[in-house]
Amino acid sequence: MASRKEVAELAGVSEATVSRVLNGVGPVREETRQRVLEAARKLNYQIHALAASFARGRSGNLGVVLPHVPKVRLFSTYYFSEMLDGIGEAVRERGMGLLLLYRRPQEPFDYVPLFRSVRIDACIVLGASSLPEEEAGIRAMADEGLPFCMIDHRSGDGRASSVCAAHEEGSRRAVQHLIESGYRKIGFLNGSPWYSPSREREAGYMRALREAGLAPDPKRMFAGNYSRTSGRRAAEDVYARLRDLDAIFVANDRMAIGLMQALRERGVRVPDDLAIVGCDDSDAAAMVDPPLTSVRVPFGAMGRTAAERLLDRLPDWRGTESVFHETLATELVVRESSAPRS
Amino acid sequence: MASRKEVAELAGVSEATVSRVLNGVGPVREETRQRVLEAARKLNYQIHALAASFARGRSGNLGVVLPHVPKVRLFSTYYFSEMLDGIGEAVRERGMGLLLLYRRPQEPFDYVPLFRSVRIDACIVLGASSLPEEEAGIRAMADEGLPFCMIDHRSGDGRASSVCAAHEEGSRRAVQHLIESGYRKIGFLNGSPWYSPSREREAGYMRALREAGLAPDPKRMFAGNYSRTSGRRAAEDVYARLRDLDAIFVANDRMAIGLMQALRERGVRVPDDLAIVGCDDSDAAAMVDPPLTSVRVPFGAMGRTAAERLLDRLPDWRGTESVFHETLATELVVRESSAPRS
DNA sequence: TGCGAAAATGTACGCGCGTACATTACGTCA
DNA sequence: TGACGTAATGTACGCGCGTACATTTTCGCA
Repeated sequence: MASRKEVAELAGVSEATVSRVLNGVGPVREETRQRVLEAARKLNYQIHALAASFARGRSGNLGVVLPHVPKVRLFSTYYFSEMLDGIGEAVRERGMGLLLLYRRPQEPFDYVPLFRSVRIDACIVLGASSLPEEEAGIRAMADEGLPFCMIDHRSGDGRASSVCAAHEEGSRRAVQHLIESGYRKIGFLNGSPWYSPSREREAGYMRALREAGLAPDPKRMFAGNYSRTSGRRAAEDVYARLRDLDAIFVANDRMAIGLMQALRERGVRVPDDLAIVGCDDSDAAAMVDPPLTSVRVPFGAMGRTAAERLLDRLPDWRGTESVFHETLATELVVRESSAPRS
Repeated sequence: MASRKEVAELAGVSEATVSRVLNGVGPVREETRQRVLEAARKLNYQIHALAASFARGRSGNLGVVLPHVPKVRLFSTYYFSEMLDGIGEAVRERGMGLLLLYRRPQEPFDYVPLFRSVRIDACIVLGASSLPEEEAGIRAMADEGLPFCMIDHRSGDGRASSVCAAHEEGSRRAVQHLIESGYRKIGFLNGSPWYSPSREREAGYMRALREAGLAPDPKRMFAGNYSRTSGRRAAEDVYARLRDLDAIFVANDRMAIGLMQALRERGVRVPDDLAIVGCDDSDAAAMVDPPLTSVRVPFGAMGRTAAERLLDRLPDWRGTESVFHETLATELVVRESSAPRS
């Protein structure tokens, strides 16, 4: 491997000049620039990224922390893949690296050492909940004023930056859509309230009912944990209450699909006996029968936005002062599972 | 941030001893060890990972390169998520980092500079094809004897390590299962032949027919590109040939599901009019109606295996000599889409 | 032609660590 | 008690780069 010194010698300049040319800093005569580039090319010189990072004192990596759930699938792979895609684009455009870090959900996670050890320059947290164990790690980052951002989660700690989706509005639209389609006895199957989107969806559901002059009814509220299995389990309760229901809004597609399957096994027809609307518009929504009406969430754009905001502010990050919050719009995708009531 | 020097002073030892304790190398008196650890704890000392990597001349990162496909979804998110999970586990156990790198499919990709610039110590390539543009990058790595491994792809270049799945055997089993279930006119919808699993699945399909004394028939062979859309498109051809078919084996679940949907729209019943078996056993297979019989591929284990082999051999990697190949078993998961012929 | 400012380049050092090698402390056995 | 081998620790340096600062060159203008 050619060294910077060799390049300097071949080009007849000092190492500093080579460095300047390669980093595009400082004034350099065009002719010199060409000579250096030519020499570097000839020697097949590759900058030692590690040494460069070390000298700069920054790793050049954005850390992305996501929950690792071996068996139970509370999150769809779709969810994270889309966000990672968006983050990946933004990261690459800025010539940085994307360090993937897994954490165990519902357990404390030490984010701060990742910064102190200069493994990452900034951090994006995916799939976070409001559980105390998880919030603790977030708070620790906030205490240090470190550059990080949570996606799709509004932390109790206002010092945590976030990029979220308009779940409340999306849910309101979804339920409004059901009402406009002739449904009146609309239930709600929510996921764990430890996740902020759950609470927002419930608020949207409530608001839509209120706006339509419909009374919320505790008998129409069901609880799951975002897994398909929990949707199947909820089917039992839903089935028992079927005469109090003509539609149900479900907090994600996985549960909606599990619910739909289990209900079908009991002879319930969708949407004739019960209309269903899900959330996420994951690719599975279009695969099931009937295709599932769902609230689309721009996961990719959310990832991209979070990474962009974070990395663009990084050079002059001023701790808590630099905190940002952004909310991206959701969109209702209407399919057959919520066809107008006949 | 506390420095190594401060720790050394507080513990009353030299920096070298601190280093030895923290890295667990060389002989250190137990009492000294405790004093150093105590001092480090007291000062909240964090090793500067970047500096350590620099001094060692190794980044401590495993690069994982995967195709970035903005719109078209040739790969299911399931595919990569599972593999990343497995890789992530192995990487964490070894105290290394996982650097995620996106590449554009069907375009040349420069792997070698990632090594030369010491951004990564080893590399795993996901979703690779045999297209010349893609093979070129792989060959370049092999030429240098670099430590890398491809997952689920058998490269033309034997110097490329690989961890694959027994697709041929899995496919053979799938088709054999169809035959045992009473089907005789069995078609095959394959994905792009540029992917080695496609070729293996075709071989397995052929072998099962041959073993059962059935003649392959070009009229029963169909082509897609692994996307759900291509499955839908293939439905047209399949529908036209329906009287020559009573079952069809499809090279992945996405196409199988697209095909199933489009056929259903034309009034074809599964499995009564046409049985279907897919590949991958992605989570969607269990979500569709009827649930899809599919060949399970141990993506997670494949990721883990690749990372383990690679990282464990890394300390004394001897170029092409160290190349390895592994094939993990597949398993047929029978569901209703291939119920015995009535 | 001379001069001053800006442009261009060179010199020199530190970033924080791992580790080869030198040195010292310790324990054993004759 | 002295010599010797090994355990334990200290000293010193280099890894390859970015960059502050010193130095030289260039060029416009009087």
